Order: sequence, then C-alpha cells, then structure tokens
Amino acid sequence: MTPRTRTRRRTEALSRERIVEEAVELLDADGEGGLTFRALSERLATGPGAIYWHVTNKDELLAAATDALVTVALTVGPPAAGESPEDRIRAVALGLYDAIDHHPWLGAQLSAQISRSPSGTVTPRIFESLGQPIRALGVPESSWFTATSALMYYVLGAARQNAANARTFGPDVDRARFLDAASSDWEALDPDEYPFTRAVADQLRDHDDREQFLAGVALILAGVGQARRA
Amino acid sequence: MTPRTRTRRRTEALSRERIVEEAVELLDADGEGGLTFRALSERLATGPGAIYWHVTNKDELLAAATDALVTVALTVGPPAAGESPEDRIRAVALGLYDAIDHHPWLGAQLSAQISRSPSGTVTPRIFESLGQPIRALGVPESSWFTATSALMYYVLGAARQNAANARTFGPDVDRARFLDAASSDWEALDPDEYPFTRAVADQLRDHDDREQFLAGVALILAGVGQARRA
DNA sequence: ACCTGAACACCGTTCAAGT
DNA sequence: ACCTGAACACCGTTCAAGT
Repeated sequence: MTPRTRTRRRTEALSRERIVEEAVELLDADGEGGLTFRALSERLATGPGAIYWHVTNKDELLAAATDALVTVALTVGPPAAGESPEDRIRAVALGLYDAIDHHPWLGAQLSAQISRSPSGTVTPRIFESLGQPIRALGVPESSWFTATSALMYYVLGAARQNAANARTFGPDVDRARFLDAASSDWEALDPDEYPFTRAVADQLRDHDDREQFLAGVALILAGVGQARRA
Repeated sequence: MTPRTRTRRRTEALSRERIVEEAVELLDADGEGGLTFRALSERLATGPGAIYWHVTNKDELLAAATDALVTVALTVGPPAAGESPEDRIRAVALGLYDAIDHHPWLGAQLSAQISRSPSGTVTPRIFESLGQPIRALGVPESSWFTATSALMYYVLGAARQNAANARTFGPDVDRARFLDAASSDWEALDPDEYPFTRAVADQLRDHDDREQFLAGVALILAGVGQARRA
C-alpha cells in the first residue's frame, strides 16, 4: 500500500498535529491495523519512540484523530432559515454517515468514545446536534432522551455497518457484482426456511445505500412524530 | 484473569467443538484481545500449532464461535399461538440484545459477518427472523427490505453500543455511580452550547438500558406502522 | 492422522542515551 | 526539551519433526 515514495523531508519539527494528520492518512489507507507506530514513524522520518513524546499511547492517538473528524462532520452550519427540524436531522445524520463512510475506522472509534467517556468532547456534541432538532419537533420532554438515543444509535450503527459493507468490495466498481451474487444466493435459499429473504432478494440487488440509510432515519422520525401526537 | 488452575487433563482428543467452546470462554472473560492461540492452547493443554489442524485461522475461529451463539440467540421458539408480529419482533430483538450483552465481542463479529458474507449462515437467519414478522405486519412489499434492514441495523447497533457501555464499568455495581458522574458532567456543560444535553441529564441518570432499547424498537415499529396505513 | 514447539515476522511500549 | 533506536514482552502463523 501507499506506493508513492513519501519520505517528505522533515522540515518542521514533530508535532501532535502532524502526527494526528498522518495517522488519519494511514487509517484511511489501510484501516485500523494500518496504524502502526513503526509505519507512522517512518512517514514522519523519525523513530517509533519519538511519537510517545507527543502522544501518550495508541488509544490517545485514535481519540485525537476521532475528535478532529467529528468536528468536521458536525460542521453542517448553523440552522438555516427555512430549515425544518427534519431537514436538520437528516443533514446531521448524513454528515456522520459520510464521515464514517470515508473513514471506516471512525465508526468503531466513535462507539468506543461514547462508552468510555460519555461526557468527553465527542458524545455531547453528537447528542446535542441530534437532540436540538428532536426537541424542535415538539416531542414531549419525557421522551427527549429516548428518542435522541435511539436516533443516535441507529445513525452510528447503520453508518458503521454500511462502511464495513463498502469495504468488502473495491472502492466502487465491484459493488454491483457483489450485490448481484449475494442476491442470487438469497434466491437460492431454502423456500421453507427463508421465504422472506428470498422474496426481497432483488430489493437487495437494486438498493441504494444512502437512500436506505435515510429511509431508516425517516422511519424513526415517523415513530417520533407519532409520540408527539399522543 | 481466570485464576483457577484449569489445566483440565486432556481426556478427549482435540476437536473443533472443544476449541470453539474454549474460545468463547476466553472471549467472554477477556474480550477480543483475550483470545490468543497461546492462551487457548494452554487451556487445551497443547501447543499453539495444534489448533491450526482443526481451524484455518483466527478469523475462522471467531466465525465459528459467532455462528454457535447466533443459533442459541435466535432460538426463541416457533411463533406462539397468540403472538403478534410486534411481540415476535421484540422477542427476536431481545434475543440478539441479550446475546450481545452477555458476549460483548459478538457485536463486532456479527457486523463483520454481515458485510463479509451476506449470504453466509448468519445474515439470512437474522434477516429472516426479523423480516417474517415485518411482513406479517402488513407493510407493502416494496418496503420490506428497507424496514427490515433499518430494524436489523438498529438492533445490532444499539445492542453493540450497549454492550460496550456496560463493559466500561464493572459487572454491575458501579453502573449507578458511573451514570451519576456522567449526568453531573452533562449538567455542567455550557448552557449556550449544550442546552438540550443539559436538559436530559437526569434522564441519562435514571434510564434503564433494556427499556431504552425496546423503546427504540417501538419507535421503528411505529414508523413502519405509518407506512402500512399510507 | 494428529500433534509438538521452535522460529519468523510482526506488534505496542519503554528507556537509556544522545543532542 | 526533544529525539533515537535497541530491547522487552507480546502477537498470528508456519513448518519440520515427531508419534
């Protein structure tokens, strides 16, 4: 991987920012396993030990990379003038979806940060971004937490699964072939045991991932809307 | 970990079943990182190389362990007499939730298997278990795939996040303290930036995980119900 | 056919030593 | 203050050699 000779002369001194930046590139290129202190130090034209002066350990490095990307992902601008709460939720959800889609390792890291430090820098930002429009929807206060949690779990879970799926085949082209093969396998399942799966086999073949993701968001929003009228 | 001297004399020969069984114990005790061919071979009173005669590699071993647990998790019995589709979905969802709760490493493995082999042994079983009751709900056929996918992604995503959360504190006791601290942190957030998160801080403190999970399922079911009437 | 255990090519992390 | 790079204690996996 990364065939280009990239021993970029070290003009500037090592810095936390440079390290994080290079770590993200490594992660994007080769996934979680691709981030190695040896590979990283080579890119930075230094020794593995040097990194430890700027960063406590690998976990902290991953947390820093995650933090940087969440900031970008949630920068969907302030609520626009004519923007409905539903629009807002879709925009935030898609911001996270796309970030995880482009950086597949990010899903696992977000999940880890949410459980490890629910009051850290990442969790409240995501929660707030989804929660404000949920509140604006006019849901009774008693279900704010429930609705926002469910939405956040769906968004992150679905995005993560989608990114993992996308990684199974190449960047783009083989997707159609992969889905076609899977769809055919579904059609060949035992009719007695798998009637439903067989019946939706061609919906698997033809579906669009992003659309599917948004349809899930819409389902939850419809459910939330029901709670509002109750 | 595992302090008890457990060099259980090897009475029976090594077998794939014994290996998988012992692997699950290791995974449950110490998580994904706890499964090591060296630790495993010690428990089995053999050398690390021996395992490779029965199992291709670590991935295959994890897949086998996952398969075994999914079989158990989905054994919620055949649709009972007076059971509504909603009841059925809740039962299947809880079966998966509990399995992942008891075996936190299972979430990641399920996700991996779903993307790696959508037509393998695991994905269709889960999909069918959730899809049949979705169909029974009377949803138009065109939205079967969408609804079932969204439900599956929510169930697995939320269960996985929950299991990760639960692992942050001890088996049971410290949960209250942990949530209390997190809730207090939320209350101390900047009122201008985090009004929503602050407002739900005590809902975080008092919530029940399983209940919350089911509330999310209910939200999706309500959304699906809307589609039915449309 | 089944198992052994040393060996290989990796990891993250530490730390004395340098500048 | 910041960096170097050898060393430590691990990994998964392979493979000649044994029974």
